Amino acid sequence: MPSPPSRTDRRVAIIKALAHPSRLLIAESLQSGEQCVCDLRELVGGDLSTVSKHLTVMREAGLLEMEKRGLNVYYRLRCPCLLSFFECVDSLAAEAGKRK
Amino acid sequence: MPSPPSRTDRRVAIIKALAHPSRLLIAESLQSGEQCVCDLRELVGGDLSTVSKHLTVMREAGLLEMEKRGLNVYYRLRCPCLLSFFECVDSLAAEAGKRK
DNA sequence: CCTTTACTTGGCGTTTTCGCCAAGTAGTCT
DNA sequence: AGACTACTTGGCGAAAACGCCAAGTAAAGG
Repeated sequence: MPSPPSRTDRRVAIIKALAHPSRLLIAESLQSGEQCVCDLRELVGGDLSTVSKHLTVMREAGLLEMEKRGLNVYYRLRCPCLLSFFECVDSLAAEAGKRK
Repeated sequence: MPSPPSRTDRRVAIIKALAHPSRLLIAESLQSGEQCVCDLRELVGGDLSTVSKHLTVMREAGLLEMEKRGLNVYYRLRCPCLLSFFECVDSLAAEAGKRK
C-alpha cells in the first residue's frame, strides 16, 4: 500500500509543478487572471494534450483551480504569493546571468 | 551550437534545483547556516556521491556557494529570499493536505 | 440526433533524472 | 612519502518525465 504523501512530498510536488518551461510560463501568465486552455496552448505551443497534462500536474499539486464554463475550461492560480517567489527567483537568475 | 539560456531557462534551472526531496531538505537546512557535505549527507541519507551531485546541481543553478576549509567543503545559501518562498509553498501544501 | 468544439485520457517511444559503485583528487597527519 | 579523510567525477542501469498521436467525453448548435 502506498504511504500518504509527507510534508516534503507535497512541497516537492508544488515546486516540481513550476519546474518546467511551459508550466512556468503558464503560472506567470495566470498571474494577470484566469485563462482557458486554448489561450494557454497559444502561449506555450505544442499539442493540446500536452498542455492539458501540464495543467493537470499543476492542479494536482494545488497550484491551480479549474472551472468549466460552456465549452471552455478556465484555469486560475490558487496562490497570491507566487509573485514574491518569482521576484526571488529572478534576483537569483539575474546574478546567475552575470556570474557566468 | 547551443543557444544561450533564456530568462525562462534560468528561472527553471533554479526551481528545478529545489524540486527534489533531498535538495529541498538541504535548502531548508541551510537556512540556519552553512554546513559541510558530511552533515548534509547525514541529513538526507544515501551515498556521498549522490549528495555531492545534488549540491552541484544547486550550486550551478545559483542557489548555493561552496568554500573549502581544511578537508571539509562548506555550502551555504546565496539567497536570503528563499524563506518567503517556503512560506508560500507551505501555505499551499497545507491546503493541499486538507483538500484531499 | 448528429456534428462540432474544447478539452481529457491512454498509450508509447524518447529523453532526462536518479542513485549506486568505482575511481580520481585534494588537503591533513605522521 | 604514505596513509587517511572528505569529498568530486565518470559510468551505467533503473525510474520518471515529456510530447506526440489516437481515442474518448462533455457541452453547444443546427
